[in-house]
Formats: sequence, structure tokens, C-alpha cells
Amino acid sequence: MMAGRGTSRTRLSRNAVLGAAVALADEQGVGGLSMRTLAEDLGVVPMALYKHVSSKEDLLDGMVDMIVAEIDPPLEGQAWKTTVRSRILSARTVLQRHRWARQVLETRTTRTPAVLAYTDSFIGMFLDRGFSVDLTHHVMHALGSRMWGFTQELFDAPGPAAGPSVAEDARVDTASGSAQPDAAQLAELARRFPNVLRIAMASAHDDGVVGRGCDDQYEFEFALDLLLDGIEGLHARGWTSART
Amino acid sequence: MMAGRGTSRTRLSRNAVLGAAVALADEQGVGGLSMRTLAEDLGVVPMALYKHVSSKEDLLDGMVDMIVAEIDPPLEGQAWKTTVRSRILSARTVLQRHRWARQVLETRTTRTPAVLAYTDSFIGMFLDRGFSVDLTHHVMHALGSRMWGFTQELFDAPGPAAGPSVAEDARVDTASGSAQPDAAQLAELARRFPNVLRIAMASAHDDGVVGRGCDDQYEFEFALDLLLDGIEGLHARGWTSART
DNA sequence: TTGACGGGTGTACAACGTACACCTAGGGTG
DNA sequence: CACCCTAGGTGTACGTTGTACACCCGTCAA
Repeated sequence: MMAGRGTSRTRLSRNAVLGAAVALADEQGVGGLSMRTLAEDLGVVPMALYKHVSSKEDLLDGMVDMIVAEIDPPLEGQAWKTTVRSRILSARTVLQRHRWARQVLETRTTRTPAVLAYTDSFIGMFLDRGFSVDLTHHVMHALGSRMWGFTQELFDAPGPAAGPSVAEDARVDTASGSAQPDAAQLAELARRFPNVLRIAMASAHDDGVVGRGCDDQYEFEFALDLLLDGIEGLHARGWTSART
Repeated sequence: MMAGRGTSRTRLSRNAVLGAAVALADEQGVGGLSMRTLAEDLGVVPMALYKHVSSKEDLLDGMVDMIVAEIDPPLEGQAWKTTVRSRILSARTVLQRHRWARQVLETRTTRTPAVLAYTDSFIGMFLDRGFSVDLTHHVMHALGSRMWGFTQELFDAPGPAAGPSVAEDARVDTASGSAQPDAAQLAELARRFPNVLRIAMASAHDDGVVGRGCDDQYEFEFALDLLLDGIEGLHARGWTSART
């Protein structure tokens, strides 16, 4: 008796759990997503989830991975501007579809492989079209808040994510300091995320291609001035959005 | 016995509570801020806080108000660009000083009077320098993510915040729909936040000064294209940040 | 047949936000 | 002076959260 509940007792899986979590967050918001509500949603006891997800943090990381996968791949054979533009707009529609995502992303500290892969591909759209590493670096910072809020902490401590699934016990942990990634990890990193590495290397030593290393303040002002200069131009020529 | 704890038992106040909360969040992060830890910090029992703060939500709103007050007022008698630029940079240093703020702002739904006042003054920097309502509208959207993340939900449902202190039971509440602000509230609103109102009115009926009403998608693309055009220019002329 | 093991269960605990009843010090009024 | 009213701090208690730990069962390899 009490065998299942209507539907046949199909086994759970990490994907099933993540999928249900995303669906639940979509309709209830992130506030309505607890291990208990999610478990009930799956017709299972709360602790069952921990066989597929190591913690709620891990669950949220997995959910982010899922929606990152929804972002369209970059267009092929188009001008950089077209490609970047459509990619960003695709990311935006994904974030619109999952309105909890912005809030969740804001709290995430671990970069999972899926997120790194997206970032890497994103950087590639510039580098592959002949952008300099220097300019690409600044452009990524400028676009960050549009892509979504990954800002300064992108390039320091790239260690955490190397495994084929989710990093095991990886956590960035305030002031650990001793987490030096070993050579094997670095090599794996270089193979899978070459563009990230190029950018990271360039900003590591300030004698490199990038003028003054990675200065948050500078990055911020770079993006800001870009906006302001554009605005100034519109204002000067009496721009208006109306067809008039 | 147990009268106070070293220091004389000074009475609490809303400001004292908020100040302690900000200080605690500054050093512990928002995760380390609970009603219990905050109470202990103040040498008081948790429930005592509720005499000065109606809920934790209210506490967070108050904390936001506190740091908004730290942002410098706009410069007088300067070009709009100088004024806006320095104001945004001031806001940025405040957010750097209180690193929990970004995360908290992302979850806030109620706009308190202090926040509205800041926004209003911000809009004024453009309007007072001769910017059109139309352009100012779009510019505010474009700068939003830089100022901080108030985005589309700025202009719909302006009701909540009218009282001299914090709005009493105001909450935006999903799909309430029946919360029509009465005339008195509107008048008060118009008196204290005239610029907000002008922008809001303009986007309310699409025959107004703003071309197509307030279309989120359009706003997003507006800001995006501003950035992209600027980037394109830099790329074309081989821009680099190095002194070389 | 057996034994290991992947995966669902049950109980339990600490920490959270906060409702509710209570007590108490201090000050305005008779 | 006696009064009591009230602003503000206290104590207890409840429901909800994440999750540790022990358990148990169904499936498959040997």
C-alpha cells in the first residue's frame, strides 16, 4: 500500500530534482522554494533530495546551470555586434522567463563549469572577431551588468570548478588564501576555458597587455563613461524615441 | 543585579537599531545579521527590537535608507555630466563601503521615501539642465543598473510611500490590483517627488512625450545599444587603456 | 543465496522570524 | 503624594527552515 501516488514511482535523478526546483521557483518565486516544498512537489520525503543534491546551495547552483543552458549559442558567421547583441537578448529572455534568477545569481559565489563555459564562449565572440585582449577585458566588465551581475570577482581565484559534474567541495570561502590550484587543475582549466584564462592571465601581472591590471574602479568608470558619452551625443542632437 | 552591562542602559531608538544593524552587516555580511545576533549585539533580548522595527523587512528597508543618506548630494553649478558622474561615483563608494547592500537592494520591493527622494533628485539633475522628459526617462533606465538595480518596476504602482516616516503597511503584493492611491496621497506625492511624477505620468499614457510608453524591452535595448555603439567606436579606432 | 549498495524514510536538532502575554520604570495628572 | 498610563524591555512558545544521522529496502553481481 501507499505505493507511489498515482504516477508510477519513477526514480529521482539530479536533473529531475533540478527541473522540479526550477519549475517550482518559476511559479512560486524563490521564497516558495524550500527543501520541504520541493520534496512534497516530487512526492518524496525532504531528505531524499540530499541523495541528488549536496545542499540547498548546491541546488541553487544547479538551477543556475539549468537556465544558463537555455541561453542560445552564439550565431555563426555574423558580425560581432549582431552576435553579441542577439546573445545578450537571448540571455535576457531567459532571465525574464525565470524571474527568480537575478536574485539568485546575486548570491552565488561559486562559478560552476556551466557558467564558466558560458562566460568563455562569450569572451570568444570578441576575441575570435579580432578584438584585442585588452579591449575584450574591459568590454566584458562593461557588459557584465547587462549579461548579468558578474562583476569584479570573475577573475580572481579561478580554482573551484574543474570536475565534469559539479565541483565537489569547492567553495571560495572568505580569506582561505591557501587554495592554490595545482598544475593539473590549471591545465584542465586552460583546455576547457582558454579565453577565460587569457583574460585572467593578462590582468594578473600588470606589465601584461592590459594597462593597469584589473582595477575595479577603472572598469566601472569605463562602462560609465561609455554610457555617458553616448547619452551626451543623443542629448546634443535632440534625440527622441518618438517616430514623430 | 545584571543592571545593564558596563555601559549605562541607554534607551534604544530606531536609529540606534538601524545603525547597529548596518555596522553588523558591514562586518558579518547579511548572512550574519539575524534579529537574535543584532539583539545580542545591542545587549538586549530579540523581541525588544520589534518595538522599533516592525519586522525584519522593515529593518532592511531602514538600513537601505541609512546608506542612501550617505550618498553625496548633487553638485551645484556644474555641467550635467560632471554632476551625474560624481553622484554615481559617490553612490558607488557607498555600495563598496556596505558590501551587503547590492544583495539587499535586489530583494527590496517597497520604495521608501528616502529612496524615492534620492531617485527624484537624480532625475532632477537631468531635467534641471534642460534634458527632455523623454530622454531623461530613457537615461534613467540606462543608468539604473549603474546607480543600482532599480529597473522596470520603478514607475508602476507609486502608491506605497507617502507617510513622513516609513509607509505603514505598504506592500506591493503580487496581483493585488485594487490598491488605488487616493487623491491626497497623490498630491503629497506630487509635492515631494515632482520629477518622479513627471516621468511616471509621461510613460503612463503612450500618447505623451514618450514615444511608445514604457516598454521594458525597448529600455533594455536602448542602454545596450548605447554601450555597443561606444564599444564599436573604441574598437574601430584601436583604443587601448595602456599609456603605451 | 548472499551481500553490497544506491536511494528513499523517519526522527531529531539548532537557528530563524515573530505572536502574545507579561513586567516595569518614569512621568503627567488628580 | 498617590495614581495609573504607557513606552519599552522580557520570557515563553510556535511554526518553518536546512540538514545530520540512523535506518531500511529493492536491485543486481558474484
